[in-house]
Amino acid sequence: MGLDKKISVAVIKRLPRYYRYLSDLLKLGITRISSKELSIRMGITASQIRQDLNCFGGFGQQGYGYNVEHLYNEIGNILGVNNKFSFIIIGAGNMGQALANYANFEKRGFIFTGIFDVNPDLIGKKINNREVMDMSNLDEFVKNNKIDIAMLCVPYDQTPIVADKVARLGIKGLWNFSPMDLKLPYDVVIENVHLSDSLMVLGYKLTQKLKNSQ
Amino acid sequence: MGLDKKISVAVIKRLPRYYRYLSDLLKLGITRISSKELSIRMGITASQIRQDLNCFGGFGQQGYGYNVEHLYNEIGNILGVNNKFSFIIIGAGNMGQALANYANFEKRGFIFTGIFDVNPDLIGKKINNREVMDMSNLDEFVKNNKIDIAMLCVPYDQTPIVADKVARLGIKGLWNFSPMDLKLPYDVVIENVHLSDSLMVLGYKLTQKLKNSQ
DNA sequence: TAGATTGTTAATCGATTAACAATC
DNA sequence: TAGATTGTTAATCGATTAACAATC
Repeated sequence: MGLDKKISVAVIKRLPRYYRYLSDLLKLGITRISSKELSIRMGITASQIRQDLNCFGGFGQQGYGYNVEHLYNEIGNILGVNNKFSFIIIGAGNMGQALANYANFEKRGFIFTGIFDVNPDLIGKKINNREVMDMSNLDEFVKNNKIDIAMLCVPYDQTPIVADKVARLGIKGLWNFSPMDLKLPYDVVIENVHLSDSLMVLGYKLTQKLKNSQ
Repeated sequence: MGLDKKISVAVIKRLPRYYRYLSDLLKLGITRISSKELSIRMGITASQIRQDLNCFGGFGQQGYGYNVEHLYNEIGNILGVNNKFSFIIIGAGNMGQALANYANFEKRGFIFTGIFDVNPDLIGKKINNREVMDMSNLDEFVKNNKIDIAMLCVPYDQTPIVADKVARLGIKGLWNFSPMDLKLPYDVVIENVHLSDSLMVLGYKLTQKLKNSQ
């Protein structure tokens, strides 16, 4: 219980990427791969791959490499794709609708369970086979259904209010799309998607590029 | 011309976050701030803030700290918010529409210039004051307008094809929303938003949380 | 068996933090 | 001036890479 050696967030963040590459290899019908070969495909060092994987266990075999399907399944287990985490979306605007329709999440074990809004024009609208519910029904819905994750796609000023509400209802995972760092006094896991931050990094790199080509 | 000492990507990625916090301070009417005070608000060390800022210049004053407005403007300049980069969106599905309507980008100096799709049901539809254009008009449009950035919101299998097309047209910045690492043989800046990677990291953390609370 | 490739320890590199002289 | 706080150098920490014995 919590005594495992601490695994750095840098390693964790690479896991989904390994998972994607292994999925591609599977689709290509490739059954085994060495850290060397994978390192070339991914553009990282073989050493890093072996170090990363050995944080979780010895999945390979000397002289052979890694069995693609086995490694794929193991990383899936580490990431919890079999946990079937259920999620609701708060805010049924374009972003909320986009997430509701994103089939990839289902494939990775995240189950779309409900979507909420305050806008009467949206309430009742069917999105990916589910009707948008009124926010006033959120409490009851969460009490009657096991909900693991809430995706927050509400306007900026509503975000802290909704985040607080959702955390009080006992939801343990928050996926935040507002350009704001959520801090909650609850035992909640928060993952931020700061789109404008990412775009500004692109802007910075473009600016550098322009400078250097002059 | 490219002779500046290399600034690490870790520093760059923190700049938009500084920019956000300084914007908040401005709105609160706070005119000066010390690295100490800012470090408390942001949950990082004062030392890191001073190191980061000094990659770009001495923006502070001993005994006083930093002038909020000045620092805000300086970081804005570094990030290139005054470059007024124009962008087009390829793919007018929910994600494309969400990005087209995201006012935050405009505020940060990114100008919404056009949106394209192949779906006849979407072509002609007005999104944030612009009609969705037919993909077959992309070449002409890009030739007649200075376009800096293309945001790719197309289906998985279309992504590499569209990315290649866009790069050939001379667009220098790509913002990719597909769960795929783009590699292009052109001199193009690519920034990825891998939503399912981010969600899987949340899934991992939730899984750990469940384990540790048992 | 010989060759290949892992798992793992040691070395290196880079990023973060601490310390403090400079100075507003 | 005295106190505060920067800019910057030095120390520490952690992450990446290299090396190689173990072994399939």
